[in-house]
Amino acid sequence: MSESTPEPDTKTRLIAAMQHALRTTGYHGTGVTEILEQAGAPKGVLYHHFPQGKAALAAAAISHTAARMNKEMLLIFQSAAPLRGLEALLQHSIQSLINSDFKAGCPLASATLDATTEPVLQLAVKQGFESWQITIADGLTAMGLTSARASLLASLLLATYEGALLLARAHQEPELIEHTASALLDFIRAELPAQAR
Amino acid sequence: MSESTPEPDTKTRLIAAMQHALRTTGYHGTGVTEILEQAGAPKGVLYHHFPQGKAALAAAAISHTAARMNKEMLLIFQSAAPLRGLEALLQHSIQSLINSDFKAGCPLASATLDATTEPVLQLAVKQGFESWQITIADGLTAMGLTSARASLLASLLLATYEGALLLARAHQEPELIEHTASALLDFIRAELPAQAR
DNA sequence: TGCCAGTTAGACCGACCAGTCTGTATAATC
DNA sequence: GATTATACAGACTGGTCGGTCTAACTGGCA
Repeated sequence: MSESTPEPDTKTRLIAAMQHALRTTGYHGTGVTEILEQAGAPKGVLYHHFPQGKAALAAAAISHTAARMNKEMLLIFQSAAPLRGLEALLQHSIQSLINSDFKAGCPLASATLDATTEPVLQLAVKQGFESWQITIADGLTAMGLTSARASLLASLLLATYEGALLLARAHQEPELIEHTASALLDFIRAELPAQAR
Repeated sequence: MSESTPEPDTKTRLIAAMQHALRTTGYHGTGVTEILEQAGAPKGVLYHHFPQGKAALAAAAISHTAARMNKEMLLIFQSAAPLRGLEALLQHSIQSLINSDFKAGCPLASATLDATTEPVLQLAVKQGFESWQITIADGLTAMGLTSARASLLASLLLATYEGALLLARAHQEPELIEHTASALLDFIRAELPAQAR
């Protein structure tokens, strides 16, 4: 039979398994053996594709996640109602948190706090957050805010997003968090020129 | 001679060492041996004071931190200008982050993402965050907001605080974050009755 | 002085960690 | 068919992990 969903290659499966690990049990909380089991790969494969080992795989996983998220946001800001798009994106993140039984959050946040001794990882996280911040700031600028104000509100949005996901995870109770983020978007909406809201 | 700063007892030193570990390298990122070295205690002591081991010590460390922070906030809301007090508290947190060379963040946030497999710890974190949220919400209510709105803004403040600390750590650059949190406080200030601002 | 609970002390243990090593299968090039 | 580069495979290693165990020390009390 023809494969409807072709099996992703080993490297991709490794990255996916590491993404899942970072989102759930964290960098130090997950052993490479566990990741290899989930990817269905033996040990040698990891060090073939990532000679620098666990840290390099984790950095790749983070860069992938960051890039995917960034692409989604770029699309959102090209749409007619970007703020609604952002709200939907947040809802989506929270929904995936709920679906995972409050186990899977943001891999960048996790790596920030968990893999502090791995410079390669910290760099990947930093670049990821920066790309998000720039995308949001550019988007808000295009909607009519000054670039300084847009940059500030982009950081505020990002901080609230990450903090809200973190609190939702700790509380295992998403509703308050959804309202929280919406409240922030309301604040921002009030600053926009009427036609951009 | 009389001791000007009496040496804290072993249990206290253990808790302090674990607090530091959680703030810097995280739960799984720090071995018990390392913590014991920092506390200047041999291994048996840990399992004497905390028969449940590492997780129980971490839970105690989190509860201590949460209680101390909560007490500070209660004082702030008894003062004349609570919002300024909160701003100062945030500045203080960021300053301690800077002083630690961006290595020491919030132990509750760290434990939320890092120690997901330890129910005792997750409970301690949840209770800590809840106590903070209630303290802030009660404070804002006393300043003239409806309790529903106060509760929402308290969650928003908390989320932004945690997210801002996280981003500051990732970026290793605090200024934008300080402005960020101030911007949120401005939003909240605008909702308060004039005499409470 | 003898006793005893509370505490300190660190040698020790099996499990697991990330990473290395040697070897095999596959696929492209000549 | 021979050669070579790429990818897969897993046994193995030294070190570290959290935790256990037994022994020694300490101060209060009789």
